[in-house]
Amino acid sequence: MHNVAAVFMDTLLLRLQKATKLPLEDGQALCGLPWRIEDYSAHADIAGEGSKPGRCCSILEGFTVRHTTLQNGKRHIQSYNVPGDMPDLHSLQVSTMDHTLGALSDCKLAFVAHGPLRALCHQRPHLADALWRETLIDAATFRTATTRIAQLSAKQRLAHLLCEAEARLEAVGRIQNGKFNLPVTQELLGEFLGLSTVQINRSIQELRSDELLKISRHEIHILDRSSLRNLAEFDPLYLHLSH
Amino acid sequence: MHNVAAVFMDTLLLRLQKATKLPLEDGQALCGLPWRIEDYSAHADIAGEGSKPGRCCSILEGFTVRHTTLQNGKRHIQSYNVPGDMPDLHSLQVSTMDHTLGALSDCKLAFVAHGPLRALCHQRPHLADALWRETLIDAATFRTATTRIAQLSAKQRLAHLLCEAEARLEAVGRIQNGKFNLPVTQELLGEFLGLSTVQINRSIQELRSDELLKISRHEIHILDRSSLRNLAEFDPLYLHLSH
DNA sequence: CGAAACTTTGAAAAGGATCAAACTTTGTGG
DNA sequence: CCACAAAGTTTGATCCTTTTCAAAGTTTCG
Repeated sequence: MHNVAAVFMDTLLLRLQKATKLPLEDGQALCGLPWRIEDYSAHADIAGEGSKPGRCCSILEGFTVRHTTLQNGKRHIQSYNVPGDMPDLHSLQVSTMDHTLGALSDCKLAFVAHGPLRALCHQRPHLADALWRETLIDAATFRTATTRIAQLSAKQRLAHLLCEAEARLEAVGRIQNGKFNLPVTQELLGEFLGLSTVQINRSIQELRSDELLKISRHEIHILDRSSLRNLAEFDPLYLHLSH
Repeated sequence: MHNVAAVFMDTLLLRLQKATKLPLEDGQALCGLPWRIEDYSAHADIAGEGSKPGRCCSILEGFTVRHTTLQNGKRHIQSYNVPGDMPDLHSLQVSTMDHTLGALSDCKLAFVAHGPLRALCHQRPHLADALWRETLIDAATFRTATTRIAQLSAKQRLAHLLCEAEARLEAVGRIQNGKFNLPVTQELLGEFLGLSTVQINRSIQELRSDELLKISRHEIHILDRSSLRNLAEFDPLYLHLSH
């Protein structure tokens, strides 16, 4: 299982080395940990609310979501993660899950136990810094999500989300000719943005008729990025994609 | 300036040692850093959006807020911090501020330069873990804020915020007989919860007439905590107040 | 091919925003 | 210590965005 390193190079290491200037040896040491690759099917739970996982994962392929369910049965999706992310890295320091981590699409995940990862972080402070930084960028994304939901109109919220997804996927080489895959239904977008499915649908139609983007089942094609970003008041600073 | 330690014991160290089981020596080493105490007046900026601060702070007394301003001039408050918090600890790993940190009330803050703090974290991995954990709890608070805004009614949002404030202030000994001080105007609550001032006012009145709480200018008295928590669907798990 | 999942449409209802004005509290200078 | 201006709260009326409900299309996939 130790030769996972080659797969990582395309995703996690790409990010850590580009954005965080992680020394090569630290990256190699991280890859040298006993990772274990597992496949999860879409909609499967990876770590449930209230559980205390003993390991955390990095996404090799696919998307994950964090969500909670309210008393009225409605689900809120708090965030999503893309290849190269470590969506439950926080469990290294905060033992109990306060939300559920699930697979949005079919996923290929690489798991490592907390013990060896923590030991390596203690041994290599620059690796700890890089991973800490990753969790802080996640945090900045949550903060921005509060502003998105609190202050933007339905159409703007959707546009903002799509601008963010494009920027995050571009950073991990998942954009081809301005198109990218996002395995979401309109219901799911609603659960993420705090909007009804109907309103998502109407917002999509507006963005389409504005000729800002094309959306066909799971494929998104942004036609006019700068207008879309302008509409959404999207500024990628909070993603801290460059150091 | 080095004898700040005694003041810290009541706030930051209380939290780090209780919640994170931080070894005593690590706490002492943290206190031994060259902290510098500064007073900020209400509404003053501590670190502006786009800046690259070279230090970070711990709140000794008072409250801070993080906020951004939208194109229409509306301000969104993304989060607030209470005594014992380190509201810009993230700047240790993410250099550019993607929001503005400001003083909500008059504040007494203790600053330490990034250099010595980072060096100490590298030297004492358990301290790094404890501080990393603090930033992750902040992150959990942001995540929960997205759910609060996306899924709860105006009245519920306000109730949820007040439940959270009570729990956070209780953890740092700022509750007396169920009462606590929160230096907020109704306009500010609106900026935080994504609601108009009018709606905040009406929600307060509902909570008052339900006899769930009393609010008089800056003092909040929760009369029926369990009913309030129930109304708001508030579960303090995400604050991770105990390990 | 057919069932299930998802998208689209229309109409009505609700929650909250906005606008405008009156009222109350707070803090400051005389 | 009072007066007064500024800041903050409260109220009422109207408007608007989004939700809800219901049903008809459309796509996907076994």
